Amino acid sequence: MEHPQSKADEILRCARTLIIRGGYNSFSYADISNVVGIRNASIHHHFPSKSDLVRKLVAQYREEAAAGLAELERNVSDPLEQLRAYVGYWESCIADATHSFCVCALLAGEIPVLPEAVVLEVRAHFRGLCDWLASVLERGDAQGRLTLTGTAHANAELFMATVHGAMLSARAYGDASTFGAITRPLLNRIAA
Amino acid sequence: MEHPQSKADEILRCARTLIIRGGYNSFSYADISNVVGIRNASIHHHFPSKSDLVRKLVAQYREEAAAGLAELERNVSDPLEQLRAYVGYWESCIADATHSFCVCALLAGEIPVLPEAVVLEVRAHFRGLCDWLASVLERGDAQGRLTLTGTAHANAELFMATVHGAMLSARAYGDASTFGAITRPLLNRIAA
DNA sequence: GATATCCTTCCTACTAGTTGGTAGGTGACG
DNA sequence: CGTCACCTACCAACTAGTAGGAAGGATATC
Repeated sequence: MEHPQSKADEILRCARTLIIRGGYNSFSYADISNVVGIRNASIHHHFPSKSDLVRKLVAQYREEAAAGLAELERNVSDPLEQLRAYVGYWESCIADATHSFCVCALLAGEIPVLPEAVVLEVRAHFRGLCDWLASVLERGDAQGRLTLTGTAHANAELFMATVHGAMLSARAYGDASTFGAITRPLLNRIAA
Repeated sequence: MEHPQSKADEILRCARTLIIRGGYNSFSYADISNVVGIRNASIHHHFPSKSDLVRKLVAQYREEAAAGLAELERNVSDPLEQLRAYVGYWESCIADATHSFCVCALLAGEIPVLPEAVVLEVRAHFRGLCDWLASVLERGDAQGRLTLTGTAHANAELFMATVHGAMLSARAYGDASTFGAITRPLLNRIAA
């Protein structure tokens, strides 16, 4: 039970990589068992239903995201640089096929067909990310490092939407550099 | 054969509504035959494979989009008002469950699991839309109606990404007004 | 004008493969 | 001895897709 990487965690990781490719309905238990050395039925031992699996997957993703942002806060103090680091993180992810999209951004598009429990997690991620962005923008504005038009919250929503849209465009064009081409002007625009 | 609304067209319409809910893998031939009065197998007569069906669906969608933009150009002359009309169109769509998302924006997220033929259509839509936006922005800039930082093309990519991201956020929050809350500041920002 | 031929549209009936999920058992380990 | 992790062996429902036939209209032939 004290594996450094438990089987349940392996399943979660694998499912995350699979879900990033094409969403909730694009992968099956069989896909997971083909990658992780485990039988189809054994996955149900750890996650009774697909809904459970994906809910936990998103919950874990949110925890990691929160931890990542907390570390970012620790390592970088300047608000503008924090935003740059956040965007830079995603820029490096886009090039990597296994992490080339935000799990929640992808699932958000499929919300009408998602189990309610998953929807709640996705929504919570959007709120949490927006709140963090708003706090950074607010601080940057107070410090005179950024110039905002409108409320910090409104700017945060716009910032988040643009980042998610940039992921979509990068996928559509099949060109990772698109992400940077969109987000760089976005950052420059709010820089004082 | 000369039905005002042919069966093939009914199938395409139905598939579009279904695909808007959750993408390529979220609907089946059975879902279509439940809505349109036709047997599962008969759908294959009109569209041999699912890939064919969705490719044609996206092609038809693109034609309508092009026609819509052409009409917009005819009815509205001011570039800024054209952008407002474009965004306004989507704002009214978001509230309607059957058309609450851009088909191509949704499919873009699933590109790694999509048939190649569909990917090409989706990519072409992104290019076409971006080109149109760039031409409007260019003209607005030349007329002094808009103030751009950077090239018209870069601004167009940013604009398009934000609109798509706003659709995602509206779905994530389950709140149609989010779309307007994001796109209004976007428009105000480029207005001279 | 009747009839034969063809094409289109849609049907019933079917298939092989996949889907998420269940029942019940085995071995290891505390 | 019980619990946990995992197994084999299932399952019903669903997936896209096929085979072959029936009905109807258009067209060509006599």
